[in-house]
Amino acid sequence: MAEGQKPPNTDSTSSSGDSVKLFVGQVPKHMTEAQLLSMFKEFALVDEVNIIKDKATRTSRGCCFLICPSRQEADKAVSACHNKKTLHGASSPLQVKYADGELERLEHKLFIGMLPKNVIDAEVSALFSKYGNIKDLQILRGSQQTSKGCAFLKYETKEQALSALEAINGKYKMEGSSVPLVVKWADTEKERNARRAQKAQSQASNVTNTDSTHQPSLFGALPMGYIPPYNGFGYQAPGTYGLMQYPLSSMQNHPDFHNVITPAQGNAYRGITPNLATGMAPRNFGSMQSSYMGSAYPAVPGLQYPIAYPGGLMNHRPLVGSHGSAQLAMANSNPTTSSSATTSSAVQTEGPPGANLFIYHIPQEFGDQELANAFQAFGGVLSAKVFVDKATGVSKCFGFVSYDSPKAAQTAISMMNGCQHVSVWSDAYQVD
DNA sequence: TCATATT
Repeated sequence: MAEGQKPPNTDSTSSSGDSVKLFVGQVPKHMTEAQLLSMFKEFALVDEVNIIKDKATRTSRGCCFLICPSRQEADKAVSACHNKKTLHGASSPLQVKYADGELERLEHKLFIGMLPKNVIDAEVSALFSKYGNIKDLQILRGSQQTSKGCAFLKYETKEQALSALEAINGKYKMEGSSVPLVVKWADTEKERNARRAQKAQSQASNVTNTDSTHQPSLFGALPMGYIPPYNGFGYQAPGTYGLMQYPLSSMQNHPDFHNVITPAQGNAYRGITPNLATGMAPRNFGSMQSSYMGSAYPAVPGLQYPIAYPGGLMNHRPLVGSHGSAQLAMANSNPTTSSSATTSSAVQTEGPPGANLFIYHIPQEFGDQELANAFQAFGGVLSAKVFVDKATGVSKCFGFVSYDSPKAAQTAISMMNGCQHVSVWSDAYQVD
C-alpha cells in the first residue's frame, strides 16, 4: 500500500464522534427518559434521551431529543419510528426527524475566508485535499470572475474538516496573499438568519440616536457566568436562543480593529494578533469532541469574550483608560462616597472587604439595573450603582458593584477582565 | 483606504 495510513475511514459504523441528534415529537408527557430510551433502543442505538421541558415548570413539552452514535443509527430510528408508532396517550404517531441544524452539521461544511481575489478552484482544492476528500467546493464570486474572497467546502468526514481547519486557519497564506486564510465551520441556516437580522438592526440603529428609547443590553446579553467555548475562529453565533436582545447602541458590531477584538478578527488580523499571541486567548481547537456546541456561543455582538491581560494585571494606575478600555478596581471605600451617585434609595449596601468593585468606563447608557444585570452572574450582588452627573443626570460611566463575598468579586474580575471595552482590575488581585 | 466576505 501507499505510505502512511489513510484516516480510518473503515466500512460504515463509526465516523467516530459523529453523533446525531434527532428531534422526536408526539411524546406523551408522562413518559420518562428511561422509558423512552428503552423503547427506542429496540430500533437503534441510542446514547441518550433528553426530554424537552418547559423552562418554567420543568414539565415535559411532549417532545425530546435522541442522541444516536452515528448517522446510520439515527436513520434506523427515523425509519422505524417516524409516523410508524403512536405512543399511548399521544394523538398522532411519533415524529422523528433530524434536529434543527443537524443535517447541515453533518455536511462538514467549512467556510474559507481571506482567499485572494484571483484564486481558482484548483488552488483551493489542491490545498484542502491534503486533509481529506473534498465533496464540494464553491468559491463565491462577484460580478466578473473575481472571488469575493471566500468559499464553502465540504469534506467527507468531520475529522477531515477538523484537521483542515486546525491546520490551515490563521496559519496558511495563499500565494500572493499577505494574510492567512480563515477556516471555520459554515454558519447554519439559523445562524445565518440571526446574523442577517443583526446586520439589519445595526444599520437601522445607526440613525441619530437621540435618546435612549431602547433598552441598553450590552451586558444584559452576556451569557451569564461562563466563558464561551470559543472555537478559535469565527463569529460568535448570534443566535443563542433567548439570550439575544437588542442590538447594542454604541459599541456596535463594527469591525473596529483598533479597540475591538472579535474572535474572527483576532485570529487573522495582524494588528490584533500580538494581543492574543501573548497566550491568553482561550482557544480550544481539538476539544470539540462529539459535541453539540452548535450555537452555544454567546449572543453578544459587541461584547466579546474576555481576554485576560497579558502578564497579569497592569501595574499602572487604574484610571488609564486610554481607548475606552474600562477598568475595575477593588475598592474598599464607601460606595456612597460621592454626592453624585444616583441616590434613589439610601440603602447602605457595602459588601465585605474585598467584595466591592469599582468599575470604570461603564457604557454610557447603563443605569444601576443594567450594571447589576451585567454582574449578577458571578455572585450575589448587594448593590450596583452607576454614578451620574447631578445636573444633567448623565452617567459618569463609573460606579460600584458590591458582592456578598470576595470570591464573587474575584469571579467577576476574571470573567469580565478584558471584555472588549471592559477590563477588570483589582488591587487585591495585583498584590497577590 | 472599514479592505473579513456567509452559499
